[in-house]
Amino acid sequence: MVKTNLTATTELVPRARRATADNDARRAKDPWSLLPDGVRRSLAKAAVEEFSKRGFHATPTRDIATRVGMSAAGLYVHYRSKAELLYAISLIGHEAARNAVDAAMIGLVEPAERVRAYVKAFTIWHAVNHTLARVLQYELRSLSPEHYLTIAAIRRATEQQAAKELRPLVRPARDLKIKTRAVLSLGIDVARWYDPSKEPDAEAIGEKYAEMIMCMLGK
Amino acid sequence: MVKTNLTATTELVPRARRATADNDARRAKDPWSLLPDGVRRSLAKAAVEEFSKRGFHATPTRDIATRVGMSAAGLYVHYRSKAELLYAISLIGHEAARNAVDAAMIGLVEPAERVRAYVKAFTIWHAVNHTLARVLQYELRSLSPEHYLTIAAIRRATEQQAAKELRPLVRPARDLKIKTRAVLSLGIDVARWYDPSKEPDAEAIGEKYAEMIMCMLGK
DNA sequence: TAAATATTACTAAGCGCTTGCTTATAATAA
DNA sequence: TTATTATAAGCAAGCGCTTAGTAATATTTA
Repeated sequence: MVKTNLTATTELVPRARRATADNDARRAKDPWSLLPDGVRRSLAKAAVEEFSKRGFHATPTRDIATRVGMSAAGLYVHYRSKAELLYAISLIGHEAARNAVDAAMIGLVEPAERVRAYVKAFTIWHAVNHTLARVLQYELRSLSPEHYLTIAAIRRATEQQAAKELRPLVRPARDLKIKTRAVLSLGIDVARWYDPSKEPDAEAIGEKYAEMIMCMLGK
Repeated sequence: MVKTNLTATTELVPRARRATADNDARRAKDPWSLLPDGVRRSLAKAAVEEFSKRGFHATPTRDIATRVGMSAAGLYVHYRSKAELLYAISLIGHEAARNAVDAAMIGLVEPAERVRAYVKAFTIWHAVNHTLARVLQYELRSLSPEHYLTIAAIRRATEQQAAKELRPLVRPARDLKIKTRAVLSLGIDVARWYDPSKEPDAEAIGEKYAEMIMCMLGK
C-alpha cells in the first residue's frame, strides 16, 4: 500500500508528510490540514459542524452530504459508514490537539515555562477549535467499541504527557494525579462554554488560564 | 390545581414541601427526593442511566420502560413525551445541585469560608451525581427550544450566584467573569471524568478542589 | 496510435429496520 | 360508576445504507 487515494479503503488519516517546520506550523494551526484537501475533508468538516451542534445520533448522514452539495448516497463513496466518519474526525482531532501543545513547548526547557506554555496552548486550542473539541469530548460514547479502544489509548497518552510535564512542579508528589486531572479538565471544558461571539479573545483566555494554573501550583 | 397526582398533566416537579431542616437535608442528599416516590421517579432514574451512558437520541423509550419492567407504551401514561421526560430530569437536576451548594453554605458568613464550602459542595455533588450531571451538561442541546429557554435561565442564575460569592475574593475585579467560569467549569467537568470504581472518594476530591481554587484566588 | 476495458464519483430510488407515539382494550381501584 | 394504570398491536416517519445505473476519466491492450 504505497499510493494514497481518496477512497474509503485508504487509511483514515494519511501518513505524516515530511516533517518540516513549515508543515508543523500549518498543522498546529489548522487541524484539517491533516486530511488532504478534497471531498473527504469537506465531508469531515461538515460532519463536525453537525455533530457538534446536534450530536452524532441526532444527525442524519443525509444532512452531512447535503451540506457539501451531494446526494445522500455520495457520502458512502468517501466513508465506509457514519461510524468511520466519526472515527476519522476523532483521530484527526486528537492528533491536532497533541500537535498544538507540542509545537508550543518546542525549545523550552525550564519546567515552569513548559507547563505555562502547555496550559496556554491547550486552552487556546480548545477555544479556537471548540466545535471539533466538542465532538472529541462528547461523542466518545458514540464510537464503536473497537474505535473507542484506539481513541482511549491516545487519550491515556495525553494524560501521561501532561503528568510528565507537571511532575517537577507538583508538591506533594501524591497530588500529581488529581492536579493533572484538574489542568486537563480546565482546558477541555473551555470547549463546552466558549462562545466566540461573546468571548472572542481566545489568546487572552489562554493567558489567564495559564496564570491561574501556575498560581494554583504555587509558582 | 391543588392536588398532586402522577399523570402527565401535573406539574413536572411538585411544589416544594414544607421547608424543614429534615427535608432540606434529604433533598441535598438525594436529588430524586424532589420527585414523589413511584413509577414516575423510577422512570426518571432509569432514563438518566440510559441517557447518561448512550445519550438522549441513542436511547429508545422502549429501553427505559423495559428497565422498570413496563411495556413500551407504559411510559406515556406518566410522561407526555420523551422530550418532557428529559425536561423533568433537567429541572430536578439543576434544582438539586442548587440545593446542595445552598445547604453547604448555611451559617457561613466569611466570604472565603463561603467560597470554600461552595466549591467543595459543588465538586462533590458533580462526583456523586455524575450520572445525572452528565445528562444536565451534555443533553442541553437535546431539549426542545422552549424547554431550553427555561433551563438556560436557571443556569444563568447559577452563574450569577457563583459570581456574587466570588466577588469579594477576586482581584482585579475585571477577572470576576473568567474566574467564575473557571470555578464552575472545574466543578462541572468532574462529572465527565469521575469514575467511582477508580476514584471512590468524592469527599477527598471536593476538599482538594476547594484547596486548589482558594490557592488560585490567592487565599 | 485507437479501441477496449476498468475505475472513480456520483445520483435516484428504495429496502429493511427502528423510532416515538397512538389506539383499542382490559384490568384494577376508589 | 368513574378514573387510573397498564398492555398488545401497530402506524407513519425517519434512519443508515445498498443497489442499479450514468457519465467521466484513467489504464490497458491491439
